Amino acid sequence: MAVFIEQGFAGAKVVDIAKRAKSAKGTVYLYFETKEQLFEAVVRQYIQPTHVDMRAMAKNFSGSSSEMLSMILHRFYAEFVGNEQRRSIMRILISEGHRFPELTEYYYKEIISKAEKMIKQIIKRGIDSGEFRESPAQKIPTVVMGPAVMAAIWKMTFDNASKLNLKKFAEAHVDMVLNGLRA
Amino acid sequence: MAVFIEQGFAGAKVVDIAKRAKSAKGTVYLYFETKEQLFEAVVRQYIQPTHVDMRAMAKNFSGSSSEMLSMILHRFYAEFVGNEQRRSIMRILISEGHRFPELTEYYYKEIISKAEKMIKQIIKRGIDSGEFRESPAQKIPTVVMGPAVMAAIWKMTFDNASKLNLKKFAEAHVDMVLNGLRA
Amino acid sequence: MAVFIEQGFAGAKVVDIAKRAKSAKGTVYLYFETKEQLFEAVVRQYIQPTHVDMRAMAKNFSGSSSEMLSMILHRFYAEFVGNEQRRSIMRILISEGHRFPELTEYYYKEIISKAEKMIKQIIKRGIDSGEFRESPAQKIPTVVMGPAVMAAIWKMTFDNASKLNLKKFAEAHVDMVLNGLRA
Amino acid sequence: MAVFIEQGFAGAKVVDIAKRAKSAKGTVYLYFETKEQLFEAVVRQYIQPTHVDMRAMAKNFSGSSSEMLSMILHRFYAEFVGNEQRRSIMRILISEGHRFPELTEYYYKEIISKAEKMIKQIIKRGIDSGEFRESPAQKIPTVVMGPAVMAAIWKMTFDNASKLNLKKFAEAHVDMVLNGLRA
DNA sequence: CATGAATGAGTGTTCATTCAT
DNA sequence: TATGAATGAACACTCATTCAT
Repeated sequence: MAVFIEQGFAGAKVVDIAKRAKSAKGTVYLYFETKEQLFEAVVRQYIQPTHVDMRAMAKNFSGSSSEMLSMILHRFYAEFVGNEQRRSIMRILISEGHRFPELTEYYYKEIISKAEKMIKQIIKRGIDSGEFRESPAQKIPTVVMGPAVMAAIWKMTFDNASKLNLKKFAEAHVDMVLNGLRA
Repeated sequence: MAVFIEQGFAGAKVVDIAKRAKSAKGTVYLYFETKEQLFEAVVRQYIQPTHVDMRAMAKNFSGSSSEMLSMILHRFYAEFVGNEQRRSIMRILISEGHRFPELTEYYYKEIISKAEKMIKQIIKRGIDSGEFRESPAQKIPTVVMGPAVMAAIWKMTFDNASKLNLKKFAEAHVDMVLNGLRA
Repeated sequence: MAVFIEQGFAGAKVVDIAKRAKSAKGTVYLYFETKEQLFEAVVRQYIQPTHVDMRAMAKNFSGSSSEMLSMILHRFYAEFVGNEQRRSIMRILISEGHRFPELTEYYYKEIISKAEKMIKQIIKRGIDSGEFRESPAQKIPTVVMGPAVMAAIWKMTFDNASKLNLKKFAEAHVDMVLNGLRA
Repeated sequence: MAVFIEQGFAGAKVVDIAKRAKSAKGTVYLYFETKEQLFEAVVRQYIQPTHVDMRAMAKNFSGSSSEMLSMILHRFYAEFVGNEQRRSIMRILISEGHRFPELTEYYYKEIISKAEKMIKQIIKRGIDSGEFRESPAQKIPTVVMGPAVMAAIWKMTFDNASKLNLKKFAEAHVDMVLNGLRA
């Protein structure tokens, strides 16, 4: 994965991948028929672990919905946006997604759709408790995540041009979202 | 550009680029020394036209700041997020930015930093008129744009997995942002 | 010619040749059908002027045959071995002769065979006058020139490795040849 | 080597070299990084074996110095001038020496300088025994070799125009040199 | 006559993939 | 099961040659 992240799919050489895995070029082909399949398998493996944490934490929360949403978002920043490896997977999906549609579908199903559901539930919980107003965001929870996703991309792409302070960004994001949803 | 967008930098063949331009391989090398330079030149050219429109429209606006921000955002969706070519440039920068750092710097300077300034000014205008509250978003205007950027990426990456309705998304975005900033 | 000498036939670019001639690439093709023909013509032109001087001087000499041979050889060193351009033509013939057999034939006919005849005549003159002994060199006059030709090649090839002092070399050569032929 | 000799450095195609070696294009690049390096390695390999024979024979000679010089020169004709491969290496060095200066230096050090030393020693031996006179050739032994080198070049370059009889040439050469050095 | 933009055949080099060991 | 030498398709880039201006 490290090699794919650094070099992209086309730029990654099978020999280098093999070396990084402390084995020989030929050995790779015992386990994967082509570089494409290797890529798919490797990326898939790195996608799986992601969602589990986020889901677990969504249960059994007893505070207000604002607190819950705030917490979820901060967690997302800490574990996803702030994690270079996970950001990199996103970049790889953006870059190579065209060639590997099943991969993006998988990522959507395993990660994004679950995050969407979670946000949706929290918003619903907030509306039910009178804490949040009715808003189009209920149906399109992705808007709520938007700035975080943008931050992840920013870190990988424009950070050289203009450093993004993740802590302050997260605070501004949460501030805006909570005020935006508040009843 | 079309070829680079479809195939990425590594995947794009110089012959194909030449054919698309209705000329021969060798002709490309009359104008660009290497594929890298061709790429830079082509991408740079596609970046330039973008910002002008957005900036012009920021002047001479007489309505409320909410209306102004709403309009700006909707414009952004119409002209940027909804425009496949411009989205594609973003994807290319995300994918190949590593290799071409001057390109992302250029993009930041020409496009993003200007958008940031514009948003900042509108928020300030709103605060000055008592329409918007003081909020961390003043200093980090990018959060305001976040969902739109995410939508652009979504369109290129996850639209197959789950179609994003740009109109409704934009509405949800504007709704949340305006409520989030309101005094 | 300069370009062919510096770069060899394959390495010489037609554009560069044209530039050196202060004209444009296309112009070359008004006068020569191919690079090969250009090469032949150019080399041929540089061959012609050479022999005339040497021949003229062979006539009307009134000294001893030793003096005459000595003079001829020193002339050869001065005008041929010591002249970078003429040396270079030799190198080019050695390098590219395979490809251009008519060229080497021409060179042989115009330059070498005449030099051979001249040497032969001097040796005969010396034998007739009792100055030189009968020797196989009469029939193979080229042995007499040998060291000079070698010096020419040395200058172009091994001079970096070990500088050859042309004056002393010529003296040693003449000394050996005159003693070798003396009756 | 065969391909380089036939086509020169620029004209030799890596594919052809590979084919001649009964392997595939790519295989060449397992052992040599570039065509240049391949060339250097190949030529170097062909240079090495040469000098050993000549040197060995220089020891333990009991005849006169004339006989010794005669023998050495005839050997040189038999093993060097008469050997197409060794001649070819010389031609290649003359042709491509410019590009590969280390190669000509190597050739000088391994072959020529050793031949020079040998000739010098024989001349000294002859002078010491009163067989040879003092002459500038002592300091510039290369003049003694000159005709042989010329013959080698002739064979490769002008033999089509005028066949050179190596046996007679060698005899004329030895005859002239021995008489030229004799006391 | 002169030009130089356009062409595309040709070549060095890379790298995914195979396979004998 | 693991290796890495061998392969050759593929591609960036060059340059002799053409031809419209």
